[in-house]
This record gives sequence, structure tokens and C-alpha cells, in this order.
Amino acid sequence: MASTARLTVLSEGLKTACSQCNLQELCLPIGLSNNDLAQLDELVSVRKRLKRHQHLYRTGDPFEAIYAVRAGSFKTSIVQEDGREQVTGFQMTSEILGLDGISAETHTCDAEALEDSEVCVIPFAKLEELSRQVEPLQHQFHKVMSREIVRDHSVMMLLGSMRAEERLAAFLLNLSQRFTARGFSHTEFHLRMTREEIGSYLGLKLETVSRAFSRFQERGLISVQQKHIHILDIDGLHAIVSQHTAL
Amino acid sequence: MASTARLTVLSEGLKTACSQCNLQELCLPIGLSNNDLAQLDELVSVRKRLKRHQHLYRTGDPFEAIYAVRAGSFKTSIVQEDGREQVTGFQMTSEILGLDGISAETHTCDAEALEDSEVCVIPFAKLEELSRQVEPLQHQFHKVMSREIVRDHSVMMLLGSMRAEERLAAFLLNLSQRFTARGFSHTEFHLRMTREEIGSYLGLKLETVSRAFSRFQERGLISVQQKHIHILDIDGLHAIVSQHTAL
DNA sequence: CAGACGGGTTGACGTGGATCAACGGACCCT
DNA sequence: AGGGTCCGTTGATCCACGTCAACCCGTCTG
Repeated sequence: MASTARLTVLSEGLKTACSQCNLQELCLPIGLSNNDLAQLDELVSVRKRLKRHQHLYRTGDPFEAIYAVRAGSFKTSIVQEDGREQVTGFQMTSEILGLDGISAETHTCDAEALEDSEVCVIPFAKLEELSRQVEPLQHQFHKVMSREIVRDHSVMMLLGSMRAEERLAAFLLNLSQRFTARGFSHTEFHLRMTREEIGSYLGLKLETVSRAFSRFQERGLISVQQKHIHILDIDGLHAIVSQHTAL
Repeated sequence: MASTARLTVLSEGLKTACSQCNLQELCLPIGLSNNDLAQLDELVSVRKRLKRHQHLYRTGDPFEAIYAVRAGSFKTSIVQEDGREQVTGFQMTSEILGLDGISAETHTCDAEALEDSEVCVIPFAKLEELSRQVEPLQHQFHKVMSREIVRDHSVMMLLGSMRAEERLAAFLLNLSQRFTARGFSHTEFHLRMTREEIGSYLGLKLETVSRAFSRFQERGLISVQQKHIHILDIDGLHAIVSQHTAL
């Protein structure tokens, strides 16, 4: 089976343990006791490395595992017959990939590394088995899935009712907040994705994204240099997001 | 507690049983043995009736249960501070409501009945408990959540990359398919929601929705009379959805 | 070092859908 | 039956964003 072969090629028998991982409090194991963590360690024994632009899985691949981003970042996207691409999300460390595959036992989107990255492979059958025994794990997993649903709803709101600048401001604030949660600066960061990918995610064309960046810069809200973003006025960005209120 | 009081008022001690329900094969119990079904029967013992425009839950309500639509239909929506509303979904019989609440133990959207309706109340703590014992139930529940994620992704694609007529055609085809699955005509049905609600869901204004309906009618694709829809050329609708390919 | 290529910016212009406004029919209430 | 309200339709106008196109810069390659 293709995916097994690929897995074999890429997996490195890296010794990992959730119990040792510094992403513990953000990732699947939140709230597990040391005892429970030890059980999870056995489950999550394989990691997988991917180079930039390499796919973790593709639409149609059989679903066997979900993945936690250990390092690097990913995008997920739906590609239509015609080749048009809709980015459905960007994932950074500790975030979970692959939940879409559970329903049809087949992945329904593509997941691609935006930079050299590493994921923890969580075999799904085993996760279900363990979560029947470990209640906090079960509950945590349900929360992770639910959080994904809530996130998708807020993207729907963004796409359905915000204008270009509002979308981009909301996007920057969301990134900022996620970087903060990971201990990075919330005012300065590096975009891992292109203007086109941002545009696809936000339902805009790359030119519109680029222009919005420029306008934010003119107004002193941010400074942009290619992929490097520096947020100068975070309240100003918040004001833009909630301004469609004011109209 | 407000929601408990409301529950008391509305719940009718109706004898229900998943094992007797004709929605079995569409709903949570798919694939359960008779034995397992009996256990589910005990869990899902309360139903709740709602009149048109009544809310099943609102943003901020404590999360205690998920719901299966037994009769009627609902919309879920996010309401922003400014009062702007984004409809995130329409639910018909056998579909599950409330999954958004798991992550924060608080509902993150409003669920409102579009007509007089009835839901089965599934206390979540008990569902988790039972699904630790009944593997097929656990798996089925995970599939339900995953399906919601997949559905949300396709709405994101719709909002992010389709034009007005494509969105509406996709919407009609989706309804048609869901009606079919429930044994109704797939060419003739009654819309339960207003043009404004459709518009909110599709990221369009009601005038645009109305105009698109009119244009479909002019072209002989459908006939519309207020909320009554008759699909005359289902292939024509499919062609519209996939046409943004052709461009 | 030239040349190609991918990513980003910016300008000029066109258009799909929003906005504003008027109107008509269906359904509600008393 | 009458009057109000909600909902849907349609027309006229406007504008945010898409489209097309030129150009810049950094990087890779032979």
C-alpha cells in the first residue's frame, strides 16, 4: 500500500514521548495524569519528517492515523477537479491534522508542509482503543474535534461577512494569538505561506492581500517586509475587525 | 439554572427509543447491534419540542447535551456583538446539533427551530460514558464529528471560491441530496428558511439570492414559488456548480 | 555572469454583487 | 374583512474586489 511504503521511507524511529514533550499543554495530552501519559507514549511512538512542499497525506489516501505537528507548519486544502485550490487551514506546532479522514475512512483534503516539519503519528484505531480506557484522553480528544468545528465556524463567518481588510486583520490577529500561546512574540513573526495561500484561505486574490498589507503599512498598523510581519498597533487591527459593526 | 428550567418546561416524557426510530440508519446509531441499541435507548430518554423561532440553545449556554433532530429543522448561527448574523448550517431530521459546545463546555452558536420541531436530548457525559463501553457507538460518534468538519470545509470552499449562482446551485443540490436520503422527492421540496437566511449561509445578500432564483427560473433550471422549489434540470444545476472549472 | 523563475508590489480598468429604494403578495392579528 | 408586518421581487446605481499587466527583487542554475 502506497501510504505504508511512504511511511516506512519517512519515519525515523525517533524516540519521542508525550510525557517529555514541551508541547504537552497545548496538544492532545492536556490534563492527563503522568500515568495516563505513559500509556499515550506507547501509542505515539512514530514520528515522521517532511520537507517543505511534501505532502503528509492527500485526498483519497486511506485514513489510518491523525497527526500532531511537532515542528514546522502545514496547510490543508481541498483541490477541485479543475485544479482550483481552497486552503482550509494552516496548522502550527501542537495542532492536530487529519480529523477530516475519520468520517469516510479516507482523507478529504491535502496536507502539505509549508517548511521542513515533523509530526507525531497517532494511529487512530489505537487512539480509540486507549480513549475507551482513559476517560480524560477521550474527553480531550472530543474537545480537539469540537475546537476544529468552532474554528471552522469562525472562518465561515470571516468568509461570509467580512470585507478584505477585516479578513486580513482577523487573520493576523489569529496568528499573533497562536504564536503567543507557543511562547513567541505576538508582534513579530514570519509568515510561512505565500500571499496566494493566504488569499485562498481568506477567499481573496493575492493582489488584494498584497494591497491590504500595503495599506496596513501606510497607516502604521504593521510593517511588512516580504514574509516578515511586525505588528505595530494591535488595537488598530482589532478595531478593523470589529469595524463592520460600526457601519 | 435557566437552561434547566427551560428544559423542564419543554420536555415531554415521550417514550422514545432509538431502537424503534425510523431515522436509525441516518442518525447516531448507524451500525449498532440490537444489544447496543438497547443501551442507547436508556441514554436518549428525553425529547424536547420546540415551536418555530424557539431556541434550542444560545451562545454562552452551558453545554450539557447534544441533540438529534427528530422532526422539523433548525438553523445554527453565530451572532456578533453588532447583531450581524452568520448562519453556519441548516439541520434536518437525524442530524446532530450542539457539537460546537464540547470544546469550551459552552455553546458557541445559537440553534433555532425553523418550524415546529422535536429533538432527542443526548446527555453528553452519558454519551461519553457509554461510548467507552460500546466501541461501535464510539466510532460512530467520531464519524459524526468528522463529517461535520468535512461539511464545514466544503462550505469554506463554497464561500471562498464560488460565485453567487454557483453557491446557490450547490446549496440546492445539497438540499436535494439530503431530502432524497430521507425518502423525500429530490426534485420538489419546501424551503424552511428565508432568503435572508440562505443569503447569510451563502455569504450573499437576500437580493442576490432572490435574483439568482429568478435567473435559474428564467433558464428553466427550476421553478420557484416563494418557498416551494421544483428542480427541473438537475444536470443543469450540476453544470453550474462545476462551471467555474470551465472558465 | 546571464537568464530564468517564483514571489511580491503596484497601477489601470472592468464587473459581480452590495446598496438603496419601491412595490406587491402572503400571512398574521383583532 | 381590514390593516399591519414580514417576505420576496425587481430596478438603478455604486463600489470593492477581481482581472490584466508591468515590473521588481531574491534565488537558483548552468
